[in-house]
Amino acid sequence: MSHGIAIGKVSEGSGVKIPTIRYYEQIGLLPAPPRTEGGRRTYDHKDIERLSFIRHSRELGFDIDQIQTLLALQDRPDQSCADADAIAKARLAEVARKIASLTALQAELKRMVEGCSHGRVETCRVIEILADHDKCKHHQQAN
Amino acid sequence: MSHGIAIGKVSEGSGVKIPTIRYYEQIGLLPAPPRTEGGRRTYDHKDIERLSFIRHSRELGFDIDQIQTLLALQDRPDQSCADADAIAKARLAEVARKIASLTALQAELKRMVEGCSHGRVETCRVIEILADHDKCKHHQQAN
DNA sequence: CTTGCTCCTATAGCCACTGGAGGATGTACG
DNA sequence: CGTACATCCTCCAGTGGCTATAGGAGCAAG
Repeated sequence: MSHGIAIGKVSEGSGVKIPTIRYYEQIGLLPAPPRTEGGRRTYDHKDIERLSFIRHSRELGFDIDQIQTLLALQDRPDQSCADADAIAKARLAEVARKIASLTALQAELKRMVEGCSHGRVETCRVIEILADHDKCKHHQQAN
Repeated sequence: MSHGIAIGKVSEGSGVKIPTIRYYEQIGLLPAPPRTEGGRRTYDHKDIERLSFIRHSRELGFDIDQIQTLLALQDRPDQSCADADAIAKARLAEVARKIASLTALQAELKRMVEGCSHGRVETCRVIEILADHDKCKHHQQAN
């Protein structure tokens, strides 16, 4: 008879950790659910779906603001999906940039590691390259 | 006559922002420099080199702890560079993992965007895929 | 009724900075 | 010598997206 899923089950079902669920409620990403008399949160299946959506979006690297927009779009199925498309495209471009940046990084790290003579620091290419930026091509970000 | 480079010049010379230099001093990554009578920090060329080293290391994605170790190694040129090598190799592996993860992400985002019918949200593949994780392969991280 | 699990709030910490307020110092010029 | 202005100082708060801890309360099974 009891409808109302406890936060632990919701966490299991969605793959989002309990403190994270509460955090999402706090920042307004997830609506505050009704409570039991004792003050415990009671969710339903829609909430699990919403959290799964959020988790998957986070895994794809969308930030909270973008997820807010995506969730809002999901709730209005008769609207144009141009916004969702734009957000996904922006993220795709971002990912492509990051891959390019990391690939350049990888090349530099490889040169460092392969050039290491495994001797003393004095002749170590790792330290050398770190010390002198001119010994490598310029690049932007890491991560 | 005045030796002692002001923080602004050091910032220019190293490419590290002024507040970041002070932050590095605070966390012990950069030694606290002598001060003028008025209390201003006075640096020398070694400091600029050290900060360039730090900046370059950060660009390569090493964290502060790793940079501490790398800096310590740089100061002792007669030691084995095995530690530096290990740190660089670890970072290289990390970067490779991240590239793989991002490439998987890219594929999923591409499928999303390319599948988008540019119609209404109802039939939007972007939203659909986000909502239903089973419609895509499993993966781990983002960024 | 008691054990033990789940849940609650509130607060602080993580990383590596970044920015602002509000004031002191150093310098170039008239 | 006075003043305008650039540069610097400290302290503190904020960023994003959580994660962890302390100290307690609720709830179901045995």
